[in-house]
Parts: sequence; structure tokens; C-alpha cells
Amino acid sequence: MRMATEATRAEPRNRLSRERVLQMALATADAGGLEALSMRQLAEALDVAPMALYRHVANKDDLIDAMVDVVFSEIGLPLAGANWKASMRQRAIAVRDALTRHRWAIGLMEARRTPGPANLRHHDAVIGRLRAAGFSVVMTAHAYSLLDAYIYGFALTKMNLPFQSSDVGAVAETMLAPFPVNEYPNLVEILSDHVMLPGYDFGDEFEYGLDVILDGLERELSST
Amino acid sequence: MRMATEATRAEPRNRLSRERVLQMALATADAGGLEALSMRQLAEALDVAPMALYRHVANKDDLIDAMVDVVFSEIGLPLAGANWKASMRQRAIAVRDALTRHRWAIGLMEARRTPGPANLRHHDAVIGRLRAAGFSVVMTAHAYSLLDAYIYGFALTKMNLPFQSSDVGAVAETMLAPFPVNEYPNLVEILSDHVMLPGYDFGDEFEYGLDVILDGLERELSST
DNA sequence: CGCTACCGCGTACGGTGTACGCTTGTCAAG
DNA sequence: CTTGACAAGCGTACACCGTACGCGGTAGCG
Repeated sequence: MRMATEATRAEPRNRLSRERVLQMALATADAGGLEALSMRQLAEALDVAPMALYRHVANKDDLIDAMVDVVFSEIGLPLAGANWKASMRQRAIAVRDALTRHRWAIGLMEARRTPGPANLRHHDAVIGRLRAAGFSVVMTAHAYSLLDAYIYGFALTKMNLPFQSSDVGAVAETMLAPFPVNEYPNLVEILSDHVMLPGYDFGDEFEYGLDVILDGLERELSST
Repeated sequence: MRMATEATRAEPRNRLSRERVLQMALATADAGGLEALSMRQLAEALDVAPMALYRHVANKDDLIDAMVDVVFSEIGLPLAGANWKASMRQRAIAVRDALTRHRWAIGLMEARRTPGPANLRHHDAVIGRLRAAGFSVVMTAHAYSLLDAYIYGFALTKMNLPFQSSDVGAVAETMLAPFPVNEYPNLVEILSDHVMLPGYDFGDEFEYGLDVILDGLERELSST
């Protein structure tokens, strides 16, 4: 039998591509964090020799740049119709959600010095939305800086939280165990009287702070 | 001649110690970032074999934990006397300054799951300051979450800014060069009409956003 | 059929963190 | 003064990492 039919069937199935590399890299990083992403492991996951990856990716940095741009593309653009507060609120939550899905990306979103198209498109759209709502150029810079700092910072502190928003109690005790009781009374109070109570979810703090910021910006806007 | 006097003079000079390791590690990380800090390089800088370090440090993670706690200790505690806004403002700036001195620490301050004593002391003092100012336990959690997210987030985005707050123009052009003109009009506008102008310093955005947040918290506090 | 372009691979180099066991300098007790 | 214990520093080794370089096979075209 000839190989043609086999080739056209079996070959393209395992055929490597930038797409497949990117997708697998995202999956690995989502599952095990950035430090679990090694070129060798990635190659193995794709059932391919390590060096094969370099046909589709210039180097690891290039790969990560591309991964970050995928995250940006998942965020979507802010709504154009709604009032600016609703629009910014929705965008903030979209970013937060994307960063929750891709925790490894948190430190990198604004770090790469070669932003991808999705990145630039996103920033352009947000800025445009604010300008259209009547923000001056200066106020837009203020607002964007404030909002993004909060969003990324919340993701950062939340991600870094050494517990999964559930077994807070155990972790807190482990943290404080090496120290004398009542060494840190205020910390203990807020932990035991609030954070460790059943209903508490640190993630809920996000929207509270977000609304404080949006209200503050609204006031700044109308006072100009 | 006897060795006693020599020993007491020359020996402790080169004698390794946790302190010396820590100090050199901080210097290296401050100068070249966390990725410049390798145990081998660190050993060489201390004129010592790599494995000698492990007498004073359990492993690299333990070393980094200790380094983070040094940063916390540099921040100092919030003023007790002043009104809470001034106190929080001063603390925020102190944290920002510490993170500017030690950029490598930004992602790590809240990440380690074994916080050091300076870390806990700091948190305890801030919480205590807010409680003393009349914040309820719940409001304290809100305020702290909001403030820290902003502070760390600002440090994160500022640190990651791919330029040194000076040659913004060149970098911006490099970023946008691969794309058609007018693909991102809003981005271009804010860059050329504001960010790239001589007087602009992104660092100045920090206090603007900080004050918006503090004012917002004050309003929340008085409306309770 | 032959040519060319490309894709995946093998090998190798210089880096990393660190486990394990040896050597050597210091000091206390006999 | 000798001896022995103890800790500090070291040498070697291992498993991993990113990736430069060049080879071989295959696909699709003329």
C-alpha cells in the first residue's frame, strides 16, 4: 500500500504548529504555574523532541510573550454603549477573571517590552472608552493608572494568598504558631473574628474596593 | 608568635554568617534583579564555595524568605499619633519607596507562606492603626485589601514599565512601530499628548490614586 | 523524477539548585 | 601538651534547565 493516505491522515494530526505549542504551554502554566513550564517538559507533553519547538517559537521569552497576548485576547474589550462606570466595572471584572484563570500571567501582563496586538488593542479600547465619557487626557492617565494598579494588585495579593479561600484557619494558625500568643493581637482579631468565619471569601473584597475607586473617579471627573 | 590574636582579628573578618549572606544577596538582587541571584554567583561574591552557603541558609527559598522580611523591616511602622489618613498615606509611600529600592521583592511580599516577624509586625500595626481610628473589623478588611492591592499593583505596573520614566518616546515608538499608523489612535494620543511630554513622570500618578482611595475610604467610614 | 524548503531530531555546552561526605581549623577537656 | 569533638567550609556529583548547531528525512513542486 502507498503511504499517501496514511500520511495525509496520520501526519497532520501530530504536526506541530505554533498554535499547538501555545495551547499546550498555556495548559501547563495554568496547571502548574510558570515555573512548571520548561521547554523540555513542554516538548514531552507534545510528544516531540525539545528542539522541535524552536521551529515554531524563537525562544522561551517569545513563547511567553505570545501566551500573554492570548490572555489579553480572552479579556475582551469594554462595552461601548453603557455608561463609563458600568463599562469599567465590567472590564475590571473581566481582567480579574482572566488573571484568575491564568495566575502565572499576573506579573507579566505589563512587563513584556514587546506587547502583542491584543494587548495594544485592549489598552486602546479602554482609553478610548474613558475619553468618550468625557475624561480629559490627564484624567484618563490618572484613572487608568489607578484602575490597573488596583486590578493587578488585587490579583497579585489574592493569588499570593497562601490559602485557597477555604482552609484559612489552618494556614493562619501555622503562620502564627512560631510566635508567642498575643504577639500580634490585631492580626489575630481580624483573622478570628472575620477572615476565618465561614462566610468570608477574600475574593469578594474585589468589588468593594473597585466601587470605592469608581465612585472616587466619578467625583473627580465631575469636579473638573 | 601565637595565633590567638591573629585568629580573633583575621578570622571573624571573612567568617561567613547568615547576616553576611543575606546582605550580599540583597545587594545582588537590588543590582541585578532576582534572576541574577544564584547560589553559585552569591558564593563567588562572598569568596566562598557554593555549598558553604548551606551552613547558614536552608535553601534558596529560605534565603528569599529572609530577604523579604528585611524589606518589611525597612518599611517601618505607621505613625500612631497622626490622623489615620496621614498615617496610611505615610505608610503607603514608605512601602512604595521600599519596593522601589528592592524591585525584586514586589511579587513576593505577600507570596511566601512563612511570613517573617517583621512582616507580621507590620500587618499587625497597620490593622491596629485602622481599628484605633474607628474602622470596624469588616471595614478594616476592606480598607486594607484596597490599599495593599493598590500599593503593590502600582509597584508592579510601574516596575514592569519597560522604560525608565525618561526615554518613553523611543520605547513607545518601538512598541508601535510594527503596526499600521492610526491602528491605536487613543493610545497614540495619550502617549504623544501627555506621557511623552517632558514634565510627565509616571511615578507621580501614585499619590493621585492614593488620595482618591483615602478620600473614598473616609467617606465610607463616615457613612457607616 | 529531481530539487528545494522545511520540519523534527541528536548532540552538546554552560548554566542552575543542592545531596552527600570529606577535610580542616578551633577550642575544651584531660 | 595531647586529644578528641564539633562545626565550618569544600569537592564532587546529579538531575535539571535553555538553546546553538548541523544533520536527515519528507512533502510538494517543477
